[in-house]
Amino acid sequence: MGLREVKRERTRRLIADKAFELFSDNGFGRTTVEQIAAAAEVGPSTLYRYFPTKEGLVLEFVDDCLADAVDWFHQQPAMDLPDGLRAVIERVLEQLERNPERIRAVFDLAEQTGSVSAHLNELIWRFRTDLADELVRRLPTDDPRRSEFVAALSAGIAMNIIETVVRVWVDTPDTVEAKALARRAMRLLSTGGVPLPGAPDA
Amino acid sequence: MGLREVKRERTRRLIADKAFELFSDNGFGRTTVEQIAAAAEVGPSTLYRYFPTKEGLVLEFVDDCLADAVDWFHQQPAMDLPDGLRAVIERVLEQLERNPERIRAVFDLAEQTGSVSAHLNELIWRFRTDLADELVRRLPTDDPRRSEFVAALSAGIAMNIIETVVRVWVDTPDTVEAKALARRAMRLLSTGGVPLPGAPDA
DNA sequence: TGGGAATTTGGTAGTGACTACCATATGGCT
DNA sequence: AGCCATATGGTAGTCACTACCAAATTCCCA
Repeated sequence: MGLREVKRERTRRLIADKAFELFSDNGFGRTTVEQIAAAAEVGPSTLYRYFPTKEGLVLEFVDDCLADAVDWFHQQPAMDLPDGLRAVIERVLEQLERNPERIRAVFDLAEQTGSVSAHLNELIWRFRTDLADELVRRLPTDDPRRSEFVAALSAGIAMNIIETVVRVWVDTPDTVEAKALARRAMRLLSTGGVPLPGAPDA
Repeated sequence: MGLREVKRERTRRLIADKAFELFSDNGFGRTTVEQIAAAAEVGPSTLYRYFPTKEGLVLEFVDDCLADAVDWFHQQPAMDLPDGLRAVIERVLEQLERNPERIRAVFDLAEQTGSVSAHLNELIWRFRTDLADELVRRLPTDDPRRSEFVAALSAGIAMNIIETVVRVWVDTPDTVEAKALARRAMRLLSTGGVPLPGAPDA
């Protein structure tokens, strides 16, 4: 790896770190990109070459975690769907748990700022569709409509567990661990502890 | 109701309709709020008094549908959770089905434009939390942590069904009806047609 | 090692969403 | 008619973000 890429990574990190610093000091809305650029000692146009939007500064880590999990799942060997879902869920949580303070900071910012929350939800939604695409490959192809439907619902369930667990986890003074919570959620679902909506005639 | 409120509603509708017209003609990104204001024959500052953001113009109807459903559910008599979830799901779909073309237009715009998609996801997420708040009231209070957890997961499942059904529905040349799809989804979930993630030791 | 090619950078100028504010106009009521 | 509350339009400004260009930096190979 050349000097170029090293420098690139360094400035990238520097910008993101300075951004988090300023956001937590002054709030997202009261921090301008010019201030961030100045703090990282780069020009604003350089900042925009690294991050597409102001919100992107905040969400890069989450994005990386989710992208990694999809990638990882993509190259996992075949396994049946329940195990697959569990594996993806745990993979995402492992990735997120690599950096608990950052995750907490991200969710704090999302709670305070509408546009961050919106972008975060957008990210989550993209993960859901990516995961659904991955799941559909592991389902029978005889009835594609049905398989797509099942994949979408399954991806939604996985995402639901992840999101719920993470939100509880970030609100909890860090004694709980995310994977244990996730297992509790899975158990609640599979034993009827969480009631599923009743179909009227089935 | 006085003349004032009538006029208010009329201009509100006028603005939103003109906005949709321009969006579908020229695209969301290539339409400015000034153009919309001009088309509706109001000043830009008036437009912003009616709608908080450009995206709000697009999403008002969805927002109303979801808010109505939460409201409606709030004043429903007690019922057990599976029935409650089914009822909310069907209520939302009924509301959305009142105006299929608009829903289709909204999802088309969301697909093309990131910021619209983000705001839509934000809306959906708010509905999810509102619904969870409502559900927790109907759960036992002896273990509040557990009840909140169950409520969050349940709301997520309901939202998941709604979202999946609507996305299939808007992509389908309108022969299918949404509630039938939703019932299919419920049946798939309650009969194991959709595999739940397997808890490792339960 | 020197020099041209490719890439990265900072700066400028501009667009457009959105806000704060004020003067004017309009409907509601006595 | 005339007063009060509210609705409106306009102005001026901030800030995120884009397109573009000229200068600096890194890379690579003769």
